[in-house]
This record gives sequence, structure tokens and C-alpha cells, in this order.
Amino acid sequence: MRLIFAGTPEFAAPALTALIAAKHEAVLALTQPDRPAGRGMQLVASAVKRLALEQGIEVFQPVSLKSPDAQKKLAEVKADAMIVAAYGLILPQAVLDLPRLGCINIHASLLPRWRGAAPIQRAILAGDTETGITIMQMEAGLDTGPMLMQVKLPITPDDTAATLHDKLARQGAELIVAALARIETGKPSAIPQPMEGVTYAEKILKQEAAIDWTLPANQIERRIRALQPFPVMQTSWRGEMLRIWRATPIASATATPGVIQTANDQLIVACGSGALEILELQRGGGKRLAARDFLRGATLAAGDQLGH
RNA sequence: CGCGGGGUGGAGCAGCCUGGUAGCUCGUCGGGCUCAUAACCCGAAGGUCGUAGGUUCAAAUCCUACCUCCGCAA
Repeated sequence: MRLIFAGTPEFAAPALTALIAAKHEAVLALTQPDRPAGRGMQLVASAVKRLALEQGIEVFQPVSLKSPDAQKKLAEVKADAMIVAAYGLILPQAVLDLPRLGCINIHASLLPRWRGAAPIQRAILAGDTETGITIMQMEAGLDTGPMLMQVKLPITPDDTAATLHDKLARQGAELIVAALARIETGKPSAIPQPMEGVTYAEKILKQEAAIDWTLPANQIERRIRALQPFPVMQTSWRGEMLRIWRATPIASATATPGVIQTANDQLIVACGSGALEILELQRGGGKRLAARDFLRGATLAAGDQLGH
């Protein structure tokens, strides 16, 4: 099939790779404009752009798809379909109608649950035990289109947004290839999304990364897994920032939330209910360390208060 | 030139401001204690203090450049 591929971050790259491997003809890669990022604020190309350049695919980075110029450019390609994976721009109806087979989206959740920007993180945060990939025919609404295919994936107790992301990206890549194969062999039936069970996955805000020690330990632990590799849960200690990468909830007597209970070989912090054993953490300017190594520096002591 | 913090035996840190014997908590190795141990006691090995210059009688420490790791911001 002759395709336009629209995607931006790492999540989208495996799908493009898989489509190329499946002998589809990706003629144009749509991706967000390069943005200043990283130390030094250098302009950085998106994962999809880097891959497209490597593959010799033309890259198109409009600021918006509302302009007639951008739409004209897409029309000229005369694609059979446009594959969209975490692109990050709203597609106007005019664009949705351009390709012969419309626009097809790879979404990292079991729709209609977790429509929107951060489905992977929100699923972990909510304590869901499974998630998945949905391939859907796009409509003007936010992730509301009829579903072509769906596969489930369990969320394990030690999954982080990072590990789940990688699994889902691979699964999404497989599934989009399978979906296109089905479309080529005839008109597959697209199932409308159920009215029941709709939830929205709000974009992750930086401020959600501040640990509220008054929450129950198991909830904090989920947030720690959900908010990495970005923005990573953090707390403060003597005016310094501490990022918490890995922790496990443990039973504990009640104590003031945020107070360190043990800081010898284990690092245990009291929470609103229960306590959290911190397994991996990082301080400003430093590397990510196992709690045991971190404590060798003898910088934390039992009784210290975290946060504020 | 967006802002900032680091690089010190195998690990994590202190020492740097106020130059003058390389320190702490672990790990490793040897020995001891113990029914036993990841516990405890005694002892030992192991470091061009990121790299290159400079200042100085003397540099981990002060100055300059570079390499490299990391946080903020996006």
C-alpha cells in the first residue's frame, strides 16, 4: 500500500519499521517540527524523522495541518491510507478524508478506556492489570473512531511506563501490519467503540511528579512506575532534589508521612498508610543508584523528613 | 554560547573555600570468634585524585582549556 506515516516519538518508530518490512510503500513521513531539547537546547529531530531520513523517506514537518498548503502537500502524495501513531497534531476533517482508505490510528490502550495523550501512564497509575493496542479508523473526535483490531497485554506488577511502552510499541507495529493485511483482502468490519467504559488519559504534567507522602504506599509506588522515564517521581531532601526510580510497598507501623524510618542497608520511608522501601534513587547531578550504594555515602539518616 | 551539579583505590561519598603525610562507609583477600552466619573482632592489599597545561618551594585543593556523567529548562 502507498502510505503516509504520521508519528513523532519512539513509540511510533517500530510501526514505521514494520510497515517498511511488510513491503508497504511509505512515501511521506509526517512528524512534529524539530524542537530545542536536551542540554544546550539544540534542535532535536523526532525519532520518526531520524528513522525516515535513514530510510530515505521524505519528511514533512508542518506546524499545523489546518493550512491549505499543508493539505495540498498531503493530497499530492495520493496515498491509500495514512497511518497515525502518537503524532501529536490534530487532523482536520479535510485531512482525515484525503486518503482513499482514510486515516488509521495505533492507540496504546483498550479503547474506549484511556482515550487521549498518555494512555500507558494512566493505565499503570490507575492500577489496571491489563492494557493493549487498538487499531482504529480515525474520526474527528479524540480517539473515538470505530475499532478494526485490538489485542490485550497484561500489566505486570513491575512494569513501568518505560517497559510497557516498549512492549506496546512492538505490539502496535505488529498489529498495524496485520490490520493493513486484512484491509487489503477485503473490507474488514470496524466495530464502533462501546458507549460504556470511556475514560480519558490526561497528558502527564510535571507537577504530578512531586511525591505526596500522605498517599498510601501502594499508590505512590504505582506513580513511581507510571511516571518514568519521564518525568520521574521526586521528592526533596534538605533542599536537594531526589528522584525515586524504584520502590516497593511494605507493611509498617503508622508514622509521620515522609519520615525516613531506616537508613542502614535499607531505605524505608513512611507513607500515609504503610511504608515504601526505596530501591533505586538519584540525586540532583548524580547518577541513578541502588539504595544500598546510595546509603554508603551516608547522606541520609533515619528521622530525616522528605518533601518540603 | 539557556541555567546548574559531578568525575578522589572495585562501589558510594568526605576532603577543595582557608594549598603542606589520601580519609569515611562498604566490598575484596587473610586470620580470629561462633553450632552457624550476610553478624562480630583483628589485619592486609588496592588510588597517575577525569585529561593536558599553568601558578607555587609545594596542587586532589588555586587558574586555563578540553573530555565525560548528571539535574533543570524545553
